[in-house]
Amino acid sequence: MNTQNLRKDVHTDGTPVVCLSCEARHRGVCGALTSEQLTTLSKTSYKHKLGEGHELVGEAEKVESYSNILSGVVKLTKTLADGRQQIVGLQFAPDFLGRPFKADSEITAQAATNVSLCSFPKSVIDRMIRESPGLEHKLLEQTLKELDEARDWMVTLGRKTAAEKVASYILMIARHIDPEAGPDGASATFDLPMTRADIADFLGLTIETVSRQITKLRTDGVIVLENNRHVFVPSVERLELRAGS
Amino acid sequence: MNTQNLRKDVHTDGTPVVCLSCEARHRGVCGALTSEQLTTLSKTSYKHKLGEGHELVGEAEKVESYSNILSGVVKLTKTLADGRQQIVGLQFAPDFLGRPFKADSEITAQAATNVSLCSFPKSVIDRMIRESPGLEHKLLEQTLKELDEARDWMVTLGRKTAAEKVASYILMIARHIDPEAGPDGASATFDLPMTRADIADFLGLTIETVSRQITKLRTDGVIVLENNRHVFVPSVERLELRAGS
DNA sequence: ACCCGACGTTGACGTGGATCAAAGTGCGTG
DNA sequence: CACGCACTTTGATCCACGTCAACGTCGGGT
Repeated sequence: MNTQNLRKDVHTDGTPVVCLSCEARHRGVCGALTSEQLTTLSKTSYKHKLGEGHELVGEAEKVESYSNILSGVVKLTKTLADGRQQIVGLQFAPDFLGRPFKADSEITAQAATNVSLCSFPKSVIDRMIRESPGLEHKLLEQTLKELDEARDWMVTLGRKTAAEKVASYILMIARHIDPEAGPDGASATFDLPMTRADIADFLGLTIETVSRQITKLRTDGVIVLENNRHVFVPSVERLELRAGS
Repeated sequence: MNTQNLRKDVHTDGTPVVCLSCEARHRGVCGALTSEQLTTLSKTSYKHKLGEGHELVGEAEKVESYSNILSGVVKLTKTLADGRQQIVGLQFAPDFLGRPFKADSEITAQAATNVSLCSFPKSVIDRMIRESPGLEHKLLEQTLKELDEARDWMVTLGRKTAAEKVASYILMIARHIDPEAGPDGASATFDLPMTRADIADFLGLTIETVSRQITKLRTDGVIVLENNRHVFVPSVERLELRAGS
């Protein structure tokens, strides 16, 4: 992580701002900590913001910190030698970011939108994991959730058509960002957190194909667009049909 | 899990055979247990064998046991409503099999080859996980490893050509089954543990395309085949070039 | 207001892999 | 051995998606 890119939020006396808000998030790791550990953490953690496109974890670079995502979306990408790219994961608040027990990763993490993070040094968290079984349990749960999501996407990548892929993507975003739009027949409104290029990299398609499929969903009345980003889904159920179950 | 399909190995007096061999495997969960816990486990665990194609965990069925894989290969598949299938994971001995903290799964586990397992009831392991942090740590490590593998395959599924996919698959099998064939320039010999249909489901291709690409690798001298299953790779390095890094 | 560059859309065309069809190949069984 | 069956290979054709190219749209800076 290139800390020079980061703007640290500190109090006027220079002490870092502790990310107490994490405590309230059921999937953030802080919730599993004792108040004593939280105090320890507060001395080393800091909150910061990143603009869209900023890189969090360079490829093959040493990961020197872990973070909770407070807001925004982070994309995890892998790149082949010749430049072909695939997004292998999306992390939303309040996900935990960082790979325990492994100093480096072949994965690049980038801010897909503006992102605010609460970061801690790797060493502190690694020690707390060893001391606190609850924390490890939380990590296991998030990792299992990420594994489930990855496997769902493997089906999408391997076996769905371009039309189904794009519908699946919009559906997934709808469920993440507008989760209370309700099931079956209800509508949903939200902003796509990614560019067409990112969506293409996520779905294993080209920009043009993504654009054409979005156009098709629009002309078929499955979605209504304003700015290329803002989406209104009149009937989530109808979108689900397009996603190929 | 349909226990009626399973042949339990029991001693002549009827007590089940405990899978003590797990203890020696670094990735099997038993290694993380105390001898006391192992004794407890021995009262409920049993070893059994499954023929190729047997289903271990039915889709949306309750998972009632966990298992260590003692030998063979297990495939995890997901199926869309219209029958399209995607293999989302392969587990080799001594991997752990079973999804903690979740009673059901949308994943089907099937024996890809003949498989022998050491199974325990879900309740026993779930309790031991709560008591023993070391066990949870082992689970976290395996889950992280599976996540890494899943993400590697997402790149393959989304961004590689059919030729690269097949080469990547053969390379992965070579590394799993003949790991001591050595790096760079060395040769490898092994049996493909799956049918062409399985390989196609794993790579998001059709049987015909898999067959054609294997033929191409053969005529190009990258691999040498005897029985459709037995593969000799004269130069692993040359195969790596075909896998598209 | 103007330009500019990034992003998105649309069209024409080519191709990689799917589909449909048929012919091997190996193996267990009567 | 002949048969049947499952698996694999090979060939011919088709089409979904990639590629290449042009144009449209939006937002920010001067």
